[in-house]
Amino acid sequence: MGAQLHRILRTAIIEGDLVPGQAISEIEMSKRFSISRQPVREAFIKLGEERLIEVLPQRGTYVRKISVKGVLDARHLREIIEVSIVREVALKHDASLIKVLRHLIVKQQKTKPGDSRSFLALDEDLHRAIALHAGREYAWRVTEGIRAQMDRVRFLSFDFATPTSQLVCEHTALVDAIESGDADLAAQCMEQHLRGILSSLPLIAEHYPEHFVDD
Amino acid sequence: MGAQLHRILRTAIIEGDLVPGQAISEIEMSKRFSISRQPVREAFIKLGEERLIEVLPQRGTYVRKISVKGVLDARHLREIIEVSIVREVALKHDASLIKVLRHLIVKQQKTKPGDSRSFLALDEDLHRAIALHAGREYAWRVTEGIRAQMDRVRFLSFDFATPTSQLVCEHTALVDAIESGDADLAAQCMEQHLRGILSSLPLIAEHYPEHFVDD
DNA sequence: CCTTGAATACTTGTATGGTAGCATCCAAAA
DNA sequence: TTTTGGATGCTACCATACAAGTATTCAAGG
Repeated sequence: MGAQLHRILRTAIIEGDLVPGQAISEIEMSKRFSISRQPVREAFIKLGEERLIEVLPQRGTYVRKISVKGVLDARHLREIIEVSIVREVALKHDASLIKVLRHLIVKQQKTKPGDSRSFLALDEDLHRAIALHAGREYAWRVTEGIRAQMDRVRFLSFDFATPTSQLVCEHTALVDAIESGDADLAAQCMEQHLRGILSSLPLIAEHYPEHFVDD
Repeated sequence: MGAQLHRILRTAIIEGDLVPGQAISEIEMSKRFSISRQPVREAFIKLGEERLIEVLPQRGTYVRKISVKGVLDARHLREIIEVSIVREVALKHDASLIKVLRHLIVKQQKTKPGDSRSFLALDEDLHRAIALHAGREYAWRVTEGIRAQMDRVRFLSFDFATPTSQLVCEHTALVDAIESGDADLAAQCMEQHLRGILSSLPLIAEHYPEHFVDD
């Protein structure tokens, strides 16, 4: 129950169904899902660890507002990790991985223009496939919280952000670089790709000021 | 209460007072600390997230055995992050940081041979000072779980591990490199330093087989 | 002697009652 | 008009009781 609710609330926050700053009490959630307060409380603890909500003792629990600095820090760290990983992968010359990645890109091309959830899932699939192929499950697990912070912005910014066709191009270039075995080029592709994802962050923060905390 | 107990148990596990594989029930801990099961339970959740314990529903809770592969993965990721950070710091040429770091090294030299806790704390102080000076608080926070995994081995291996005098030398070389502004050299120093820390891991795993899980 | 099965003693998970602390509102006094 | 004090309602937090599931034990039967 608690774990289940944790996943539900987590995606609800990331996808923006629970807006930043919104108050969410244990009682409210326990009523909404017809369970007791205890599982709710335990879900809140996990969400607090992930910095998706903020629990203020005896005062209330709130969906955390997005921090521009925090998101940029997260992106920076993700860049460090995934660039390092893609360097390893480029040197392995594994044809089976290339095949999987190209298949994912095809599926990305097939997604309908409005279906952002599907595209983001396929985007994550591609990055995960690379990481796991490098044997970096541990690193991938660590990036979970990082991706959560970034995804909050991405779900908020589909109308402003880079069109998916552009992202597909970047993925293609990335896979090409991996296939060619050029680690430097692959690293450069990954770097540009990850930086471009949040290119619209300033606009978003300006357009939804109430969703962000200024720091 | 719950947060307090979490810190207590966390250090107890890292320092080896709670041995890997040991069963620790909610009731046992609630009696030992004279509190109810609920705060204990919430502390367990956090420890489970950090992979320091494993909660098996309706079966029991156990201190996680150390995974050699897991520790090496953690070290690898820490290397990626801290090497990147020390590169930034080396390019900043900040005299005040150098002063702080040298002061920490002096304090490290003054620690008594047997006082491993104090030395490890000062070791962490130095690494944290570098990270925070680079403005990488986010990255430092992410490495908390990583350091926990590594520290479990370090606390287990004081008799076998690299002598502290050697570590002090490595720290000195690292700070020298930072002061000289040579990012490549600083990165190399950090890399060697972090790899050396766990040089005795194979011996430890062989000497305490019951503390480790074979993977 | 070996196998099987039920009773028992554990475990974690959930539900609920009560407590302490904070914020708000509103009236009374300066 | 402004300030202050207290009552009220809210919150997260802790304690306790109950439920559900697992592992063990031990005795009965083949």
